[in-house]
Amino acid sequence: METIPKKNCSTDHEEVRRVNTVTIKDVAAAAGVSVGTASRVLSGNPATSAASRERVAAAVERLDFHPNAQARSLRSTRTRTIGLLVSDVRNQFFADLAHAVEQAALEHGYAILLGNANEREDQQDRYLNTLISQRVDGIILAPQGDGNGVIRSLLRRGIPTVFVDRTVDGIDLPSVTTDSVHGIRQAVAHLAGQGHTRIGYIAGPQSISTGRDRFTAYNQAIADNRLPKDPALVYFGDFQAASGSAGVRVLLNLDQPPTAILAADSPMAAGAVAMLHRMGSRIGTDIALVAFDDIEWFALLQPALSVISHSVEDMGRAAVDLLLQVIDGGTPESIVLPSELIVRASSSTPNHPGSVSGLRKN
Amino acid sequence: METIPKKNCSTDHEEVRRVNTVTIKDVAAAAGVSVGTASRVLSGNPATSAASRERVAAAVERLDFHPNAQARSLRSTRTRTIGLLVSDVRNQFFADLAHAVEQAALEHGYAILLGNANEREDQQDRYLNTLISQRVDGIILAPQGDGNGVIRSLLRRGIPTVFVDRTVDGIDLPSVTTDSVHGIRQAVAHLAGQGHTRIGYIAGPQSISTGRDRFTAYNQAIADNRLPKDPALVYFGDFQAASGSAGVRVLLNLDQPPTAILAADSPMAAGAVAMLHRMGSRIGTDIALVAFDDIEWFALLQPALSVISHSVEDMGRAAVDLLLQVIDGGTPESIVLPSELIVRASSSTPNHPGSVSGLRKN
DNA sequence: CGTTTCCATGGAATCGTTTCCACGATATGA
DNA sequence: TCATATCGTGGAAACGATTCCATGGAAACG
Repeated sequence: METIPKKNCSTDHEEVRRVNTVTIKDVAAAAGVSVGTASRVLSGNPATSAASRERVAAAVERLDFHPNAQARSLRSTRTRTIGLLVSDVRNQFFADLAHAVEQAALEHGYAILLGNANEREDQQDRYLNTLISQRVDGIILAPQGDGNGVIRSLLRRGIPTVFVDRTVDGIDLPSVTTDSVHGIRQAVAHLAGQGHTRIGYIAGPQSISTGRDRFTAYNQAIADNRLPKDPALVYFGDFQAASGSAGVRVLLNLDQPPTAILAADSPMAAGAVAMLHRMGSRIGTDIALVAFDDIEWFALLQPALSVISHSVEDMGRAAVDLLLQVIDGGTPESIVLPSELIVRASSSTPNHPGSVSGLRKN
Repeated sequence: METIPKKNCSTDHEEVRRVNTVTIKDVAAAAGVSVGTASRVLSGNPATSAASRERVAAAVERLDFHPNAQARSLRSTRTRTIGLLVSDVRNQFFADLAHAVEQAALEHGYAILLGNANEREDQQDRYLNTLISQRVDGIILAPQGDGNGVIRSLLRRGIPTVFVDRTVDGIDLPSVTTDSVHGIRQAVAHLAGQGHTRIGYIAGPQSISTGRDRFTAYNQAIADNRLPKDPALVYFGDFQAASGSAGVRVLLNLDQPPTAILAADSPMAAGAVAMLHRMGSRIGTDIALVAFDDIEWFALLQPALSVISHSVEDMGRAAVDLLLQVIDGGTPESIVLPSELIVRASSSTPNHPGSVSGLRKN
């Protein structure tokens, strides 16, 4: 009974479901070595002879052996897997980020478990629990919420985690973020230079660090440029497209509507564009528009959109670098990447001809 | 020695790295039951008393226990994980697809391992090997190549796999695809109705099923509309943006350039738009443009782009449905989703005023 | 030639679950 | 009242790798 392993019990008989469960034991047998030796060869342990290396390699090839990652990491407590949790891959920014992270991780032999929080904390927490159960080696997180949910569990368990794009107040973890201040200051100065005095702002949610940071930067820049501060010029959106549209509608219906609008992320900017079209307001002529986040589509619009650009590629790579350092027991410094205004046609027509110190379109 | 488990050996002593490795054994002890009982409670096995259910639940809560997915699936041979392999998440279509798949999978308790093949077969094969090692319960694959790589291994091993968006000739797996024929026929008929006789086509790679299908549909539609067949009007791209730009450049430099262009996917259409702008050709006036794939950005362009639309949401959900059926041992039929032309301004200006049977812009 | 060192090796314990099996208690039937 | 079915339970054997430990043989040294 026990001498014949159950693998052989279904020869060609009925169907071949779940056949081919080749284990390291089979490889060892085929190579004529012990499982210990086979394991050492497979994991590149130098304590192996050329002979057994060769024979094991041949057996692996012949049997099409793929080591069981579960068993491997159960014993070794490493999964070679990292979790990436973003708010929505449909947001081009996060898609680009996911791609960058995934490629960087791949280079280091890590696979990515991807999750979408859909800008909701409960979904984030649900995913984090999954990642904990999966025993990922580390987590790259664009966080939601105030850090009172499962994020605390991560800390308590000492699971290597880094924040990307966003941070959470009161949670001290390495992060890769963008310095919004410089880009937004440039944008406001640029618009002011074009003669705009009423610059509307479609803000992100104040529960998210980037939403707060960019709003603060906007207020600061308004003050620095000695522009009148008018709370009515600010619309609070949720970083999603529909709220960009809503923001435009509200702002344009003001008694004194803005002559320029700055949107705090790309989906809201897209929503804004859609609504401006629908309302018949010509971008770059009737109203100037600048978006935070640089995604390729903005350059294709007519007129092309001015943007505050930051390198999502760098952000992804840096996040992986940081995480790997944490996994190796380090405590790396957080990284702040720069942002930079790119002026295009959507904002380069002066508002009041005559009051201008001109910046040119590119 | 053996009576005190090693967890307790580092009390508050030095540092708390990798503390809190709570196992089901700890839960069982805390609840005063055996590990068997604890396991049954956790997995919802009905053979448990209300009393132990209660006590175990309390212990789980108190110890913040997260079952080790590795150990669990090592024993049970189920990982509750499915692999999704697309060619590039930065492509909005695949980002939308990934989101749909991920949400549908989540509803069924599955997590997603995401991979980017970057339109390259070697990266696809590399990822497939990872997925095999991870023992994912199933794979949703937008395949590359001719099916002679690792895809064969999937079949041999009987790993539940479905194709999405694309298929591979000679590999008989359930799939969810789009019927390109209808949409493309509509598009060509529409353009012909506008008076266009020279309709350029920026094709996808013929190594990919969607590239072939759509090209065939284009040829068929050209013939059906009794338009002159001119091989020079076809440019073969690679489904990426740069090749869309290249295609436009080539087509517009013909002795007899086309008056309308159909692009076989959205990145190439984006590239085409960029190049048309650069060459000063006004879309919707100088040249008509229609894109396969409906992504929200196309509606924001001025003029808005006519598209051949298909529901990526449906595609994602259907793929998950199919895969779950395969995992349950079924052999579901493949699904073909419809495509539909949406006419917008980019194609609704008649080419030769006077020859028209008018379709109106919406 | 004997002793030590070194190195590759085989065997066994282990990781944290699930699942099988046997058992004792209780409820049910005759 | 005794036999039988039912049910929850504890204990132990898997699952497939890694890793520790002891060992045997070859090489190196005296």
